[in-house]
Amino acid sequence: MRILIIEDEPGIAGFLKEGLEEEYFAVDLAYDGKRGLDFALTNEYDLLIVDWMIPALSGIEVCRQLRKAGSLVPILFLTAKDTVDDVVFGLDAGANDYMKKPFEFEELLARIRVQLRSKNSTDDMLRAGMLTINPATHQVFSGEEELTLTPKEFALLEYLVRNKERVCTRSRIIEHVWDIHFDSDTSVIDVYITFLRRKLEAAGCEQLIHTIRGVGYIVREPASP
Amino acid sequence: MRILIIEDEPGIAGFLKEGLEEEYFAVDLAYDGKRGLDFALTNEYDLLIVDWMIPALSGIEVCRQLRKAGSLVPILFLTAKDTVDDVVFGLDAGANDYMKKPFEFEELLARIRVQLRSKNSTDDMLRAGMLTINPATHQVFSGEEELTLTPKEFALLEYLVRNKERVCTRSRIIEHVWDIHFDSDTSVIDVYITFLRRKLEAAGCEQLIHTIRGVGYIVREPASP
DNA sequence: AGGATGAAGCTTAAATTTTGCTTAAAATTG
DNA sequence: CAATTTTAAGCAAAATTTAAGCTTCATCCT
Repeated sequence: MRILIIEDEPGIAGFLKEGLEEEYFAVDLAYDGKRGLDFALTNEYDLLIVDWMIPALSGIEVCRQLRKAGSLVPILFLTAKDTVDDVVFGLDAGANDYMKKPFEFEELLARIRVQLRSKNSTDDMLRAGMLTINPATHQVFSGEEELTLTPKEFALLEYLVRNKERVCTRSRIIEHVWDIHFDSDTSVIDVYITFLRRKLEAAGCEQLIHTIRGVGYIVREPASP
Repeated sequence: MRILIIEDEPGIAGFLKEGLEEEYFAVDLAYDGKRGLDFALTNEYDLLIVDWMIPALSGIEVCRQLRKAGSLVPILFLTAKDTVDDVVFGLDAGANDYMKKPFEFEELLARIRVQLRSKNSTDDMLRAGMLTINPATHQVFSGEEELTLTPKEFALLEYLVRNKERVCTRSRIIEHVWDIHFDSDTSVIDVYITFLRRKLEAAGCEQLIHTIRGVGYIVREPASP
């Protein structure tokens, strides 16, 4: 899980980075709003931690611009401000949560877990049609039958099912599953889609992964809503 | 948007229900955890507001059981407790946010909006008439029905809707959608306008794209009833 | 006024290009 | 060495573009 921290106070920034890396997050640091926005726009993060009062571009403005650019990344605000108006303002600007300094690291961790839960829910299974995925144990079931997938196959299927009913573009897939951050004309995705479809079909799980030509793929629940 | 409040103190419950209904939410009330869980399991809510200390079944337990049953509904906790451990405990049990009593109604509203944002994320959607375009996922809906557009069709529609109520000249369209920067006497635009109109009409979305003879096209909101 | 005329736009079908699927073989990993 | 991952190439299908005939609209002329 990749986290970007945008914070100018070296003390807090360092403390956060160290603490989060101990929890096995991959942490990037930006010391002002402008650079932070650049980072956020050019990389795919799973969470942003943003201070309100930072040089070059305020936290609020970073948040607004990201939302305007269509980013849905969870944003957690840190701030010394504490009037209700400030909180409301920050949340309405596109933030997902809000913590007042000074804060307890344990509570920050809990709130980070909430934001990442939909992505990384180890408690819950992922489901789509007759498919059940247990991210904690790396097991996949089609009904009662267990599928044996290679690590890449599993990662791709997990990513698609986490984003079920939403289109996953080829570039997003390449970034999240293969961790490639530049364009390249590879056809690995196609090949792995073929692998997955073949194994799913063999287990009786058909028509789960649909192609969106020119864009990417989408996992759809077979039953209509 | 439907909200379920699980809260036993009649004062707070009434105050919340009244305030939220003023904001046009449909609010249900349950006075204990057991009945609250029943309500939540048998109806579809967009958000739950749950007090920690309620009779019959604690808020935490309601939350746990809902998550166990596979529900993903956002849950916002209310509580008088305020130690960090309690907060961490509540969030880890499956809550999405956490507010300490007493709280400001404005802040509660802001936090509710955050939880509902992903559902009705009007933020990043383009709209025109009954049409909704999500540029992030490359999806287009006419009401509830999803249209399947090719990449060029999508790009053209997106451009027109972004500029709705404004005339888009042929040369601008060719520049923006086809990236052609010199004049050429092609009739691709006409062809794609035909494609779009046909698909829109098939989805019940008529008279959206109008021709401005000798100039180009315009998307106009149909007069509302 | 009303038909003739030409330009602009619409529609359709066919030609061309792009994209995705599949397979097999090569490279990498452990 | 065996399993996994990646590359590459041929084929098929879909998307895009071109081209041609048809329709509509505005204007001009009788």
